[in-house]
Amino acid sequence: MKKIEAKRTVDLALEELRKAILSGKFPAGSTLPPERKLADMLHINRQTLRSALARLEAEYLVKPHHGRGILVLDFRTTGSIELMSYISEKEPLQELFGLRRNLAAEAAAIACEKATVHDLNQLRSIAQNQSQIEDPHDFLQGDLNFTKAMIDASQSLPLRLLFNTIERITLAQPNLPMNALKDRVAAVSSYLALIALIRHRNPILCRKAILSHSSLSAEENAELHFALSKEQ
Amino acid sequence: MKKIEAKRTVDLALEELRKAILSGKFPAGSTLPPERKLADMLHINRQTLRSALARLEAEYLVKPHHGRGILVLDFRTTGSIELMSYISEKEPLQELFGLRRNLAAEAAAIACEKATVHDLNQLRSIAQNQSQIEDPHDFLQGDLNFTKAMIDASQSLPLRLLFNTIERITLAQPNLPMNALKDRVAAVSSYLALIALIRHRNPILCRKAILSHSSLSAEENAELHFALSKEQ
DNA sequence: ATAAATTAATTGGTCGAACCAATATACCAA
DNA sequence: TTGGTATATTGGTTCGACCAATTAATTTAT
Repeated sequence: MKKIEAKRTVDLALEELRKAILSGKFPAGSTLPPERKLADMLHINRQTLRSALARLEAEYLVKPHHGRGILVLDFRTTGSIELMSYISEKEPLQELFGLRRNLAAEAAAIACEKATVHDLNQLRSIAQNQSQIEDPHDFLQGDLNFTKAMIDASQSLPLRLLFNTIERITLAQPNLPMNALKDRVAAVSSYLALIALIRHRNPILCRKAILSHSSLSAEENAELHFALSKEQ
Repeated sequence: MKKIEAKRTVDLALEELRKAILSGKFPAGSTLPPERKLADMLHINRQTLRSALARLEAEYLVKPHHGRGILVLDFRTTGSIELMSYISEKEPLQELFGLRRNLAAEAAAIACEKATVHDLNQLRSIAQNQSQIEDPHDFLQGDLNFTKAMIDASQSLPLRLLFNTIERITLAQPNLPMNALKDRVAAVSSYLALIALIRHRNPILCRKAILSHSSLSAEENAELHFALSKEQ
């Protein structure tokens, strides 16, 4: 059972304002109502409103101008990727998950150079866990953890930070795609394949295995099975 | 000449706090000094401090707990990709630019399906501009604009938002790598090659041309030159 | 009558103080 | 030792005032 925490009024105001901006109720290029008036409209104090506005500014949704007003920005041209947390349309989400795959491929490729024994054991541990999980949400989290472990093995700060963001976005979705558990056998075997490929330091096949834009050639397939045969 | 704008005290406080956290002066897992004390330390009002704290919270650097204090988070495990704006070490930046290439490749591939005549003209216009620019910084901006135009052609919101962030990070760097202008001829011809490949709707070659993990085969090279020959 | 200067009104930025609410600590009693 | 109670600490919210940048309105000088 997830603990329900009472939200602060600043969070409620933040959500309402963000929703109004993303929906176009406050159109890009216009200015928000003056702070004093907006605070009255939301029935909150001006200082509390200003805390919410500070966060909207951090998300590049608004830009205040002293004496002139608070400009509503066009989130499509200035917004940060974190905004995807508040977007639940099918197509953008699929494109985002495509990005996540790219991220994993990049991480796996770099991990081929840098992965230590400890990193590999971590990956094996997660893969084994995944083979026993029944709850779909736990399986999704395990899948995220596997990618996270590959990124940690790559020791790349940008990859890790971007993954943090994408993980947040994923978990913020109200209707998560839980189809991964159905193909659990395939998923787990692909984990093992990746571990083997990283251990054999083969970044090119790592990328292909994750992206699979083109299926593997007979030669590549043989190489993969050779690597796999070394894993017990 | 870039206009220098006087910063708000909230921005100064924000920068100081962020720097202190990223440098480990406020270690992850510890709590910040109480708001009242911290405000005194920074010689600012508590409300102004709280606006800065609201932004730090949006960046996932701190998490306040009512009655307990403000927890300093481990930015490596929770931070957002936007944090890269404040990191200037060589290796992470190179990895980030690698990500930017991946992003461009993904955009080009999707653009192959969706690009309109207008999109292609936009790309051609930017490519031609680039061939005449002398200032290195303008050339970098033009290069960013070319990628941006490909992303717009892909009509992908996540790609666009992520690009917004990466562009901000790039332009926030104090010592930008300005080596692109030296290979301008090569850069411009690669623009033209991409335009041709998008026009011929060849996503696979688009990816290869941008990523160039493996050089093109003789067959692929012929295909590319055929596509190029159709552009005047 | 027009243009420049001045004044007033609007609006974001900062400040100070007070009080509420959640948590942690110290203390006391059973 | 345990359990509860009072107290202190700390973040959350509110009110009111004033500062500072900008714009609009008014006045003044030419």
